[in-house]
Amino acid sequence: MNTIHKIYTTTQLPVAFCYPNEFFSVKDTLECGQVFRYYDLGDGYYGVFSGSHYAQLHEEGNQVVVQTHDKDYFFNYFALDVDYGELVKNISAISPFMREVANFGKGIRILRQDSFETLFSFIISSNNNIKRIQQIVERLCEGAGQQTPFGYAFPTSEDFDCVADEFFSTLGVGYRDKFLLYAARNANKDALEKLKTPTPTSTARQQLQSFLGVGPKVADCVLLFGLEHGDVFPVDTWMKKVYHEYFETGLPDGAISEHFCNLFGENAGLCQQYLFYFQRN
DNA sequence: CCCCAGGGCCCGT
DNA sequence: ACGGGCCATGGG
Repeated sequence: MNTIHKIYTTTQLPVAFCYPNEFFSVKDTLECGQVFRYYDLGDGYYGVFSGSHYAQLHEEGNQVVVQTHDKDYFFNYFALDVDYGELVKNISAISPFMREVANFGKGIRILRQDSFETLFSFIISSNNNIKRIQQIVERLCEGAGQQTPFGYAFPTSEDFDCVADEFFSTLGVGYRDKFLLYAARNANKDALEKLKTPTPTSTARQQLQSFLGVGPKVADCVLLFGLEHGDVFPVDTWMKKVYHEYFETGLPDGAISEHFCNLFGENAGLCQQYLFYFQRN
């Protein structure tokens, strides 16, 4: 455990709740590429989630133990009101292959993350790898976010108002600096929140793609992880491999997402996460 | 030197 | 509308 970990885990937080781990793997849920600000402690994890919400998680026996002062927030954040057993059953009925894939990744839960943070995080994610995305997001928080007892919060719109344009060129994000600058100057959380249901997914996607650096894939990730639109299928390089290895091979890349959306319907996003996890492992 | 990473932009057809 | 070149950066 390094120094940073010691600092942020010294305080014993109250156990907010426990939850069966059959359909809630802490490791798989945090490491499947939907969230970037978590830290592996060896026998658990901690993180500053969705702005400035701090929690520590570990598994004991067949239970996930969540320690935080933000009990209600994290019950919703981990979508613990959703019956993933039922979702896995439904997805398993699609095909023998999807049964295998869903069972392999059944510990994954799709998080209800902050829309503002998700937008910036996935602008950074394009043509990038998860390790470097994490490092860049961390630098963004250290440089513009508020300091809290448990680490730096993700910057708010007001925090971005206080940094110079040139700040975004100091993050090591390469050509994405101008995308982040545009989002910092034009995005606001209230407008993003209005893109949740009942706004149709297609309308919300169109709005998101008006941001620089936000194309179909990044928009789908924001819709799925930050705006609770489950009927999307983000297509990245991994999903192209999945399509050509395990499904048909006739469609151009641009048509793969719609193909899988038609196949998987309202649970397309979860199917995509299961396939992503399956392909990467 | 190469290729790849949770892609998107911009330009030609 | 579509396809290909290009784009910063770091790791393998």
